[in-house]
Amino acid sequence: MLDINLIRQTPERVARALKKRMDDIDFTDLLAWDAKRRAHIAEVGQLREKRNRVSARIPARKKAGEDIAPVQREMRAVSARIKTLETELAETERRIRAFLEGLPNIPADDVPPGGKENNRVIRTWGEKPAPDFHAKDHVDLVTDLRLIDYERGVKMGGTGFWLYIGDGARLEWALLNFFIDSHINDGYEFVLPPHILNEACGFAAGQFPKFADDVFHLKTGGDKVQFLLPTSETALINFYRDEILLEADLPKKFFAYTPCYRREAGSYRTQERGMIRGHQFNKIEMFQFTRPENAEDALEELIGKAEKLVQALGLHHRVSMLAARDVSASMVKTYDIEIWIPSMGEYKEVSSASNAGDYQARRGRIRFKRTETGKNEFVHTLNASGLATSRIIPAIVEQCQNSDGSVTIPQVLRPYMGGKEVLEPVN
RNA sequence: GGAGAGGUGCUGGAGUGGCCGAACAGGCAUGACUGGAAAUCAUGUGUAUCCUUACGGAUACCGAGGGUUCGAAUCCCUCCCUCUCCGCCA
Repeated sequence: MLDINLIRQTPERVARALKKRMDDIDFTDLLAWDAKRRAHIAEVGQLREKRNRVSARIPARKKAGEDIAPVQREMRAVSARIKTLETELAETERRIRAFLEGLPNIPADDVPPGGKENNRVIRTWGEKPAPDFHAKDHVDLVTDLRLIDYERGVKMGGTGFWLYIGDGARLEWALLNFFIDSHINDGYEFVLPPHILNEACGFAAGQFPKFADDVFHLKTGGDKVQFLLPTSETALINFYRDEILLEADLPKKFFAYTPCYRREAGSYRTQERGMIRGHQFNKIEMFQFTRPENAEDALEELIGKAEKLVQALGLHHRVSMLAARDVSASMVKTYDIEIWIPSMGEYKEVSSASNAGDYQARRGRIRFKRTETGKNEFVHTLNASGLATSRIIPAIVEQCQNSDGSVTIPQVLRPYMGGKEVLEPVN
Protein backbone atom coordinates (compact mmCIF):
# COMPACT_ATOMS: atom_id res chain seq x y z
CA MET A 1 0.00 0.00 0.00
CA LEU A 2 1.27 3.45 -0.85
CA ASP A 3 1.37 6.38 1.55
CA ILE A 4 -1.50 8.76 0.85
CA ASN A 5 0.61 11.64 2.13
CA LEU A 6 3.12 11.02 -0.63
CA ILE A 7 0.36 11.09 -3.23
CA ARG A 8 -1.14 14.24 -1.77
CA GLN A 9 2.20 16.02 -1.71
CA THR A 10 3.56 14.96 -5.09
CA PRO A 11 0.78 13.44 -7.18
CA GLU A 12 2.53 14.06 -10.50
CA ARG A 13 5.72 12.40 -9.38
CA VAL A 14 3.92 9.31 -8.11
CA ALA A 15 1.81 9.10 -11.25
CA ARG A 16 4.87 9.37 -13.46
CA ALA A 17 6.64 6.59 -11.57
CA LEU A 18 3.60 4.31 -11.66
CA LYS A 19 3.21 4.84 -15.41
CA LYS A 20 6.14 2.48 -15.80
CA ARG A 21 3.90 -0.38 -14.76
CA MET A 22 0.33 0.85 -15.28
CA ASP A 23 -1.62 2.02 -18.29
CA ASP A 24 -2.97 5.17 -16.80
CA ILE A 25 -3.45 6.59 -13.42
CA ASP A 26 -5.63 9.42 -12.23
CA PHE A 27 -5.58 10.74 -8.68
CA THR A 28 -8.35 13.31 -9.13
CA ASP A 29 -11.00 11.31 -7.30
CA LEU A 30 -8.61 10.12 -4.65
CA LEU A 31 -7.47 13.64 -3.81
CA ALA A 32 -11.05 14.86 -3.66
CA TRP A 33 -11.99 12.06 -1.25
CA ASP A 34 -8.91 12.84 0.79
CA ALA A 35 -9.86 16.51 1.11
CA LYS A 36 -13.42 15.57 2.02
CA ARG A 37 -12.18 13.09 4.56
CA ARG A 38 -10.03 15.63 6.33
CA ALA A 39 -12.77 18.24 6.38
CA HIS A 40 -15.13 15.72 7.95
CA ILE A 41 -12.61 14.63 10.51
CA ALA A 42 -12.12 18.23 11.59
CA GLU A 43 -15.86 18.83 11.88
CA VAL A 44 -16.55 15.61 13.75
CA GLY A 45 -13.71 16.40 16.13
CA GLN A 46 -15.16 19.79 16.94
CA LEU A 47 -18.65 18.45 17.43
CA ARG A 48 -17.40 15.72 19.71
CA GLU A 49 -15.41 18.22 21.69
CA LYS A 50 -18.57 20.25 22.20
CA ARG A 51 -20.59 17.20 23.16
CA ASN A 52 -17.97 16.06 25.64
CA ARG A 53 -17.72 19.50 27.19
CA VAL A 54 -21.46 20.09 27.53
CA SER A 55 -22.29 16.56 28.63
CA ALA A 56 -19.68 16.66 31.34
CA ARG A 57 -21.46 19.56 32.98
CA ILE A 58 -24.87 17.94 33.01
CA PRO A 59 -24.62 16.12 36.34
CA ALA A 60 -23.60 19.31 38.17
CA ARG A 61 -26.35 21.34 36.57
CA LYS A 62 -28.87 18.66 37.36
CA LYS A 63 -27.78 18.73 40.96
CA ALA A 64 -28.18 22.51 41.00
CA GLY A 65 -31.76 22.01 40.00
CA GLU A 66 -31.41 23.33 36.47
CA ASP A 67 -33.72 22.13 33.76
CA ILE A 68 -31.44 20.16 31.51
CA ALA A 69 -34.03 19.05 28.98
CA PRO A 70 -33.14 21.78 26.46
CA VAL A 71 -29.45 20.90 26.66
CA GLN A 72 -30.25 17.24 26.17
CA ARG A 73 -32.33 18.11 23.16
CA GLU A 74 -29.50 20.14 21.70
CA MET A 75 -26.97 17.41 22.31
CA ARG A 76 -29.24 14.87 20.77
CA ALA A 77 -29.11 16.93 17.59
CA VAL A 78 -25.34 17.19 17.82
CA SER A 79 -25.06 13.44 18.21
CA ALA A 80 -27.28 12.91 15.21
CA ARG A 81 -25.09 15.19 13.15
CA ILE A 82 -21.97 13.38 14.31
CA LYS A 83 -23.50 10.10 13.29
CA THR A 84 -24.36 11.34 9.83
CA LEU A 85 -20.86 12.64 9.32
CA GLU A 86 -19.32 9.44 10.63
CA THR A 87 -21.33 7.35 8.22
CA GLU A 88 -20.18 9.50 5.31
CA LEU A 89 -16.65 9.48 6.61
CA ALA A 90 -16.60 5.70 6.79
CA GLU A 91 -17.76 5.50 3.19
CA THR A 92 -15.10 7.98 2.06
CA GLU A 93 -12.41 6.12 3.92
CA ARG A 94 -13.55 2.85 2.43
CA ARG A 95 -13.15 4.31 -1.05
CA ILE A 96 -9.74 5.73 -0.28
CA ARG A 97 -8.59 2.44 1.14
CA ALA A 98 -9.91 0.45 -1.82
CA PHE A 99 -8.15 2.79 -4.21
CA LEU A 100 -4.85 2.66 -2.35
CA GLU A 101 -4.97 -1.10 -1.89
CA GLY A 102 -5.36 -1.49 -5.62
CA LEU A 103 -2.22 0.49 -6.45
CA PRO A 104 1.04 -1.34 -7.06
CA ASN A 105 4.30 -0.27 -5.47
CA ILE A 106 6.39 2.49 -6.99
CA PRO A 107 9.18 0.91 -9.03
CA ALA A 108 12.76 1.91 -8.28
CA ASP A 109 14.37 4.52 -10.54
CA ASP A 110 16.65 2.03 -12.26
CA VAL A 111 13.85 -0.42 -13.05
CA PRO A 112 13.21 -0.40 -16.81
CA PRO A 113 9.67 0.52 -17.84
CA GLY A 114 7.41 -1.86 -19.72
CA GLY A 115 7.07 -5.64 -19.78
CA LYS A 116 9.22 -8.78 -19.87
CA GLU A 117 10.83 -7.83 -23.16
CA ASN A 118 12.61 -5.02 -21.33
CA ASN A 119 14.09 -7.24 -18.64
CA ARG A 120 17.76 -6.46 -18.42
CA VAL A 121 20.36 -9.21 -18.11
CA ILE A 122 22.82 -8.05 -15.45
CA ARG A 123 25.30 -10.90 -15.52
CA THR A 124 25.75 -14.41 -16.79
CA TRP A 125 27.62 -17.22 -15.07
CA GLY A 126 29.10 -20.33 -16.68
CA GLU A 127 28.61 -21.69 -20.17
CA LYS A 128 25.84 -23.53 -21.93
CA PRO A 129 26.84 -27.19 -21.98
CA ALA A 130 27.61 -28.38 -25.50
CA PRO A 131 27.32 -32.17 -25.42
CA ASP A 132 28.72 -34.16 -28.36
CA PHE A 133 26.00 -36.76 -27.94
CA HIS A 134 22.25 -36.69 -28.30
CA ALA A 135 21.08 -35.04 -25.11
CA LYS A 136 17.83 -36.07 -23.47
CA ASP A 137 15.34 -33.70 -21.94
CA HIS A 138 14.71 -33.73 -18.23
CA VAL A 139 11.39 -35.52 -18.48
CA ASP A 140 13.05 -38.54 -20.07
CA LEU A 141 16.06 -38.28 -17.79
CA VAL A 142 14.19 -38.18 -14.48
CA THR A 143 11.97 -41.00 -15.71
CA ASP A 144 14.84 -43.20 -16.92
CA LEU A 145 16.78 -42.50 -13.74
CA ARG A 146 13.61 -43.19 -11.73
CA LEU A 147 13.77 -39.88 -9.85
CA ILE A 148 10.27 -38.66 -10.61
CA ASP A 149 7.05 -40.54 -11.24
CA TYR A 150 4.77 -38.31 -13.23
CA GLU A 151 1.99 -40.79 -13.89
CA ARG A 152 1.50 -41.79 -10.32
CA GLY A 153 1.78 -38.18 -9.23
CA VAL A 154 -1.11 -37.35 -11.53
CA LYS A 155 -3.02 -40.39 -10.31
CA MET A 156 -2.85 -39.00 -6.79
CA GLY A 157 -3.14 -35.25 -7.23
CA GLY A 158 -4.32 -34.73 -10.78
CA THR A 159 -2.67 -32.86 -13.57
CA GLY A 160 0.16 -30.60 -12.51
CA PHE A 161 1.44 -32.91 -9.79
CA TRP A 162 4.37 -35.30 -9.70
CA LEU A 163 6.03 -37.34 -7.04
CA TYR A 164 9.66 -37.82 -6.09
CA ILE A 165 10.90 -41.35 -5.61
CA GLY A 166 14.10 -43.02 -4.46
CA ASP A 167 17.18 -41.04 -5.42
CA GLY A 168 14.88 -38.33 -6.75
CA ALA A 169 13.40 -37.75 -3.33
CA ARG A 170 16.86 -37.93 -1.86
CA LEU A 171 18.23 -35.44 -4.37
CA GLU A 172 15.40 -33.06 -3.61
CA TRP A 173 16.07 -33.39 0.10
CA ALA A 174 19.79 -32.97 -0.48
CA LEU A 175 19.21 -29.68 -2.24
CA LEU A 176 17.01 -28.44 0.56
CA ASN A 177 19.52 -29.46 3.21
CA PHE A 178 22.38 -27.87 1.32
CA PHE A 179 20.46 -24.60 1.14
CA ILE A 180 19.41 -24.79 4.77
CA ASP A 181 22.99 -25.29 5.96
CA SER A 182 24.15 -22.42 3.83
CA HIS A 183 21.57 -19.99 5.25
CA ILE A 184 22.23 -21.03 8.82
CA ASN A 185 25.92 -20.36 8.20
CA ASP A 186 25.05 -16.88 7.02
CA GLY A 187 23.17 -16.10 10.21
CA TYR A 188 19.61 -16.51 9.00
CA GLU A 189 17.10 -18.02 11.40
CA PHE A 190 15.25 -21.16 10.35
CA VAL A 191 11.44 -21.03 10.41
CA LEU A 192 8.91 -23.74 9.65
CA PRO A 193 5.63 -21.85 9.44
CA PRO A 194 2.06 -23.11 9.08
CA HIS A 195 1.14 -23.96 5.50
CA ILE A 196 -2.43 -22.82 5.99
CA LEU A 197 -2.77 -19.09 6.46
CA ASN A 198 -5.57 -16.68 7.26
CA GLU A 199 -6.85 -13.72 5.31
CA ALA A 200 -4.78 -11.10 7.12
CA CYS A 201 -1.61 -12.88 5.98
CA GLY A 202 -2.67 -12.76 2.38
CA PHE A 203 -3.50 -9.11 2.67
CA ALA A 204 -0.19 -8.06 4.17
CA ALA A 205 1.76 -9.97 1.54
CA GLY A 206 -0.19 -8.25 -1.20
CA GLN A 207 -1.87 -11.47 -2.37
CA PHE A 208 -5.30 -10.30 -1.34
CA PRO A 209 -7.67 -9.03 -2.43
CA LYS A 210 -6.44 -8.70 -6.01
CA PHE A 211 -4.69 -12.01 -6.53
CA ALA A 212 -6.82 -14.20 -4.29
CA ASP A 213 -7.63 -16.51 -7.20
CA ASP A 214 -4.01 -17.57 -7.58
CA VAL A 215 -4.07 -19.58 -4.37
CA PHE A 216 -5.85 -22.71 -3.18
CA HIS A 217 -8.62 -21.84 -0.76
CA LEU A 218 -9.81 -24.26 1.88
CA LYS A 219 -13.47 -25.06 2.16
CA THR A 220 -14.14 -25.22 5.87
CA GLY A 221 -17.83 -24.53 6.04
CA GLY A 222 -17.98 -21.00 7.40
CA ASP A 223 -16.87 -17.95 5.50
CA LYS A 224 -13.53 -17.88 7.22
CA VAL A 225 -10.75 -17.44 4.67
CA GLN A 226 -7.99 -20.02 4.85
CA PHE A 227 -5.59 -20.78 2.07
CA LEU A 228 -2.52 -22.83 1.27
CA LEU A 229 0.49 -20.57 1.07
CA PRO A 230 1.77 -19.95 -2.47
CA THR A 231 5.22 -19.19 -1.03
CA SER A 232 6.56 -19.05 2.51
CA GLU A 233 7.11 -15.33 1.96
CA THR A 234 3.39 -14.99 2.66
CA ALA A 235 3.96 -16.50 6.07
CA LEU A 236 7.25 -14.77 6.88
CA ILE A 237 6.03 -11.23 6.19
CA ASN A 238 3.41 -11.87 8.85
CA PHE A 239 5.90 -12.85 11.52
CA TYR A 240 5.89 -9.28 12.85
CA ARG A 241 2.46 -8.21 11.64
CA ASP A 242 0.97 -5.55 13.96
CA GLU A 243 4.19 -5.26 15.91
CA ILE A 244 6.55 -2.41 16.68
CA LEU A 245 10.21 -3.44 16.74
CA LEU A 246 13.16 -1.65 18.26
CA GLU A 247 15.64 -0.17 15.85
CA ALA A 248 18.35 -2.28 17.47
CA ASP A 249 16.41 -5.42 16.52
CA LEU A 250 16.92 -4.74 12.83
CA PRO A 251 17.77 -6.28 10.50
CA LYS A 252 15.90 -9.52 11.11
CA LYS A 253 16.91 -12.32 8.78
CA PHE A 254 14.84 -15.47 8.40
CA PHE A 255 14.49 -18.34 6.02
CA ALA A 256 11.77 -20.92 5.75
CA TYR A 257 11.14 -24.16 3.99
CA THR A 258 7.66 -24.98 2.79
CA PRO A 259 6.10 -26.46 -0.27
CA CYS A 260 4.44 -23.78 -2.38
CA TYR A 261 0.91 -24.38 -3.55
CA ARG A 262 -0.32 -22.54 -6.62
CA ARG A 263 -3.38 -22.89 -8.75
CA GLU A 264 -1.64 -21.69 -11.91
CA ALA A 265 -5.12 -21.32 -13.33
CA GLY A 266 -5.07 -20.48 -16.99
CA SER A 267 -1.31 -20.71 -17.27
CA TYR A 268 -1.05 -24.28 -18.54
CA ARG A 269 1.62 -24.20 -21.18
CA THR A 270 2.15 -27.33 -23.17
CA GLN A 271 5.83 -26.74 -23.67
CA GLU A 272 6.35 -26.54 -19.93
CA ARG A 273 6.31 -30.26 -19.48
CA GLY A 274 7.64 -32.02 -16.48
CA MET A 275 8.51 -30.06 -13.41
CA ILE A 276 8.79 -26.57 -14.77
CA ARG A 277 5.35 -25.52 -13.59
CA GLY A 278 3.26 -27.43 -11.10
CA HIS A 279 0.69 -26.90 -8.39
CA GLN A 280 3.15 -27.82 -5.67
CA PHE A 281 6.87 -27.32 -5.47
CA ASN A 282 9.47 -27.02 -2.75
CA LYS A 283 11.19 -23.79 -1.97
CA ILE A 284 13.46 -22.28 0.61
CA GLU A 285 12.67 -18.64 1.06
CA MET A 286 14.86 -15.97 2.62
CA PHE A 287 13.30 -12.94 4.22
CA GLN A 288 14.58 -9.73 5.78
CA PHE A 289 13.05 -6.93 7.81
CA THR A 290 15.35 -3.92 7.57
CA ARG A 291 15.58 -0.21 8.23
CA PRO A 292 14.65 1.78 5.11
CA GLU A 293 18.22 2.91 4.53
CA ASN A 294 19.51 -0.67 4.50
CA ALA A 295 17.00 -2.19 2.12
CA GLU A 296 18.99 -1.72 -1.08
CA ASP A 297 22.09 -3.36 0.34
CA ALA A 298 19.94 -6.15 1.72
CA LEU A 299 18.57 -6.85 -1.75
CA GLU A 300 22.10 -7.18 -3.12
CA GLU A 301 22.97 -9.48 -0.24
CA LEU A 302 19.97 -11.69 -0.96
CA ILE A 303 20.52 -11.98 -4.70
CA GLY A 304 24.22 -12.62 -4.02
CA LYS A 305 23.36 -15.45 -1.65
CA ALA A 306 21.01 -17.06 -4.14
CA GLU A 307 23.61 -16.80 -6.92
CA LYS A 308 26.21 -18.41 -4.73
CA LEU A 309 23.97 -21.44 -4.32
CA VAL A 310 23.43 -21.91 -8.05
CA GLN A 311 27.14 -21.44 -8.63
CA ALA A 312 28.00 -24.02 -6.00
CA LEU A 313 25.85 -26.44 -7.97
CA GLY A 314 27.84 -25.51 -11.08
CA LEU A 315 24.77 -24.64 -13.14
CA HIS A 316 24.87 -22.16 -15.98
CA HIS A 317 22.55 -19.24 -15.25
CA ARG A 318 22.06 -15.53 -15.57
CA VAL A 319 20.71 -12.71 -13.42
CA SER A 320 18.14 -10.28 -14.75
CA MET A 321 16.62 -7.12 -13.44
CA LEU A 322 12.92 -7.28 -14.19
CA ALA A 323 11.13 -4.54 -16.07
CA ALA A 324 8.37 -2.75 -14.22
CA ARG A 325 5.42 -4.75 -15.53
CA ASP A 326 7.14 -8.04 -14.84
CA VAL A 327 7.75 -7.13 -11.20
CA SER A 328 4.96 -8.25 -8.92
CA ALA A 329 2.73 -5.49 -7.63
CA SER A 330 4.13 -5.32 -4.09
CA MET A 331 7.72 -4.84 -5.15
CA VAL A 332 10.02 -1.91 -5.78
CA LYS A 333 12.63 -3.94 -7.60
CA THR A 334 13.17 -7.58 -8.47
CA TYR A 335 16.12 -9.61 -9.68
CA ASP A 336 15.55 -13.05 -11.11
CA ILE A 337 18.07 -15.83 -11.32
CA GLU A 338 17.32 -17.82 -14.42
CA ILE A 339 18.80 -21.20 -14.98
CA TRP A 340 19.53 -22.72 -18.36
CA ILE A 341 17.27 -25.58 -19.38
CA PRO A 342 18.97 -26.98 -22.51
CA SER A 343 15.99 -28.94 -23.85
CA MET A 344 13.84 -25.83 -23.78
CA GLY A 345 16.54 -23.54 -25.07
CA GLU A 346 15.44 -21.13 -22.39
CA TYR A 347 16.44 -19.66 -19.09
CA LYS A 348 13.90 -20.40 -16.35
CA GLU A 349 13.48 -18.61 -13.06
CA VAL A 350 14.79 -20.43 -10.00
CA SER A 351 15.01 -17.48 -7.70
CA SER A 352 13.39 -14.14 -7.42
CA ALA A 353 14.84 -11.54 -5.07
CA SER A 354 12.71 -8.52 -4.33
CA ASN A 355 12.62 -5.37 -2.29
CA ALA A 356 9.09 -4.46 -1.21
CA GLY A 357 10.10 -1.19 0.42
CA ASP A 358 7.44 -0.29 2.99
CA TYR A 359 4.57 -1.57 0.84
CA GLN A 360 4.03 -4.83 2.70
CA ALA A 361 4.98 -3.32 6.06
CA ARG A 362 2.27 -0.70 5.64
CA ARG A 363 -0.31 -3.36 4.81
CA GLY A 364 0.78 -5.46 7.77
CA ARG A 365 1.49 -2.49 10.08
CA ILE A 366 5.04 -3.57 10.84
CA ARG A 367 7.01 -0.71 12.34
CA PHE A 368 10.13 0.02 14.31
CA LYS A 369 10.89 2.76 16.79
CA ARG A 370 13.70 4.97 15.49
CA THR A 371 16.05 5.48 18.44
CA GLU A 372 17.11 8.96 17.47
CA THR A 373 13.66 10.47 17.00
CA GLY A 374 11.53 8.14 19.09
CA LYS A 375 9.15 7.97 16.15
CA ASN A 376 7.69 4.86 14.62
CA GLU A 377 8.52 4.12 11.01
CA PHE A 378 7.58 1.30 8.70
CA VAL A 379 10.24 -1.33 8.22
CA HIS A 380 11.25 -2.41 4.76
CA THR A 381 10.80 -6.01 3.75
CA LEU A 382 12.72 -8.14 1.29
CA ASN A 383 12.50 -11.68 0.12
CA ALA A 384 14.40 -14.04 -2.12
CA SER A 385 14.06 -17.66 -3.02
CA GLY A 386 17.05 -19.59 -1.96
CA LEU A 387 16.10 -21.64 -3.91
CA ALA A 388 13.08 -23.22 -5.58
CA THR A 389 13.99 -26.81 -6.32
CA SER A 390 11.45 -27.88 -8.93
CA ARG A 391 13.48 -26.24 -11.67
CA ILE A 392 16.85 -27.11 -10.20
CA ILE A 393 16.48 -30.84 -10.70
CA PRO A 394 15.63 -30.42 -14.40
CA ALA A 395 18.65 -28.14 -14.76
CA ILE A 396 20.90 -30.57 -12.91
CA VAL A 397 19.89 -33.64 -14.91
CA GLU A 398 20.05 -31.83 -18.22
CA GLN A 399 23.21 -29.85 -17.61
CA CYS A 400 25.06 -32.71 -15.89
CA GLN A 401 24.02 -35.62 -18.08
CA ASN A 402 26.58 -37.96 -19.61
CA SER A 403 26.56 -39.83 -22.93
CA ASP A 404 25.59 -43.11 -21.25
CA GLY A 405 22.42 -41.57 -19.83
CA SER A 406 23.82 -41.16 -16.34
CA VAL A 407 23.92 -37.89 -14.44
CA THR A 408 26.85 -36.64 -12.40
CA ILE A 409 25.72 -35.34 -9.02
CA PRO A 410 27.09 -31.87 -8.18
CA GLN A 411 29.95 -32.16 -5.70
CA VAL A 412 28.28 -30.10 -2.97
CA LEU A 413 25.28 -32.43 -2.85
CA ARG A 414 27.20 -35.68 -2.49
CA PRO A 415 27.56 -35.49 1.29
CA TYR A 416 23.77 -35.27 1.45
CA MET A 417 23.41 -38.25 -0.90
CA GLY A 418 25.40 -40.74 1.13
CA GLY A 419 28.49 -40.04 -0.97
CA LYS A 420 26.83 -41.07 -4.20
CA GLU A 421 28.46 -39.43 -7.24
CA VAL A 422 26.46 -40.59 -10.22
CA LEU A 423 22.82 -41.37 -10.87
CA GLU A 424 22.46 -44.35 -13.19
CA PRO A 425 19.51 -45.21 -15.44
CA VAL A 426 17.49 -48.07 -13.98
CA ASN A 427 16.71 -49.82 -17.26
C1' G B 1 -17.12 -32.84 18.60
C1' G B 2 -19.15 -31.60 24.10
C1' A B 3 -18.78 -28.13 28.44
C1' G B 4 -16.88 -23.83 30.67
C1' A B 5 -13.79 -19.26 31.34
C1' G B 6 -11.93 -14.97 29.35
C1' G B 7 -10.22 -10.86 25.87
C1' U B 8 -8.20 -3.63 29.31
C1' G B 9 -1.77 0.04 28.15
C1' C B 10 5.21 -3.00 27.66
C1' U B 11 3.45 -6.95 31.55
C1' G B 12 0.24 -8.49 35.58
C1' G B 13 -4.26 -6.69 37.04
C1' A B 14 -8.51 -3.20 39.00
C1' G B 15 -12.56 -0.96 37.08
C1' U B 16 -20.63 -2.37 35.98
C1' G B 17 -23.02 4.71 33.16
C1' G B 18 -20.17 10.99 33.99
C1' C B 19 -14.65 12.52 38.67
C1' C B 20 -11.48 6.56 33.49
C1' G B 21 -6.82 7.05 28.47
C1' A B 22 -7.89 4.28 32.56
C1' A B 23 -6.39 2.61 39.98
C1' C B 24 -2.51 -0.39 41.90
C1' A B 25 1.85 -3.29 41.11
C1' G B 26 5.84 -4.65 37.97
C1' G B 27 8.97 -3.33 33.78
C1' C B 28 11.54 0.47 31.19
C1' A B 29 13.74 5.65 30.75
C1' U B 30 15.69 10.08 32.96
C1' G B 31 17.22 12.61 37.36
C1' A B 32 18.65 12.67 42.73
C1' C B 33 21.42 9.87 46.36
C1' U B 34 26.39 6.63 45.91
C1' G B 35 33.40 5.99 44.96
C1' G B 36 30.36 2.55 41.88
C1' A B 37 26.18 -0.54 42.23
C1' A B 38 21.90 -2.27 44.91
C1' A B 39 18.10 -0.19 47.67
C1' U B 40 15.35 4.34 48.05
C1' C B 41 13.02 8.85 46.26
C1' A B 42 11.22 12.06 42.14
C1' U B 43 9.59 12.55 37.26
C1' G B 44 8.28 10.35 32.90
C1' U B 45 6.74 6.17 29.93
C1' G B 46 0.86 3.68 24.28
C1' U B 47 -1.10 4.16 19.22
C1' A B 48 -3.50 6.75 15.34
C1' U B 49 -5.71 10.80 12.96
C1' C B 50 -6.67 16.02 12.29
C1' C B 51 -5.20 21.32 13.14
C1' U B 52 -0.44 24.25 13.93
C1' U B 53 5.93 27.00 10.88
C1' A B 54 6.73 25.73 15.85
C1' C B 55 5.37 25.42 21.04
C1' G B 56 1.15 22.99 21.46
C1' G B 57 -3.97 21.58 20.90
C1' A B 58 -8.30 18.45 19.60
C1' U B 59 -10.44 13.76 18.69
C1' A B 60 -10.50 8.54 18.70
C1' C B 61 -8.83 3.82 20.48
C1' C B 62 -10.19 -0.91 26.93
C1' G B 63 -10.90 -7.92 20.86
C1' A B 64 -14.14 -6.13 16.16
C1' G B 65 -18.72 -4.06 14.43
C1' G B 66 -23.55 -2.19 15.54
C1' G B 67 -27.32 -0.32 19.28
C1' U B 68 -29.31 2.36 23.81
C1' U B 69 -28.02 7.31 26.19
C1' C B 70 -27.08 14.26 26.88
C1' G B 71 -22.85 10.94 28.10
C1' A B 72 -20.38 3.90 27.30
C1' A B 73 -14.25 0.21 28.99
C1' U B 74 -18.85 -0.18 31.91
C1' C B 75 -25.75 -1.71 29.58
C1' C B 76 -27.87 -4.55 24.94
C1' C B 77 -27.02 -7.31 20.12
C1' U B 78 -23.85 -9.73 16.44
C1' C B 79 -19.18 -11.55 15.19
C1' C B 80 -13.93 -12.85 15.97
C1' C B 81 -10.12 -14.76 18.93
C1' U B 82 -7.65 -17.15 23.14
C1' C B 83 -7.45 -20.45 27.22
C1' U B 84 -9.12 -24.74 30.41
C1' C B 85 -11.54 -29.55 31.02
C1' C B 86 -13.71 -33.96 28.54
C1' G B 87 -13.81 -36.84 23.95
C1' C B 88 -11.03 -38.19 19.47
C1' C B 89 -6.26 -38.44 17.32
C1' A B 90 -0.40 -38.20 14.64
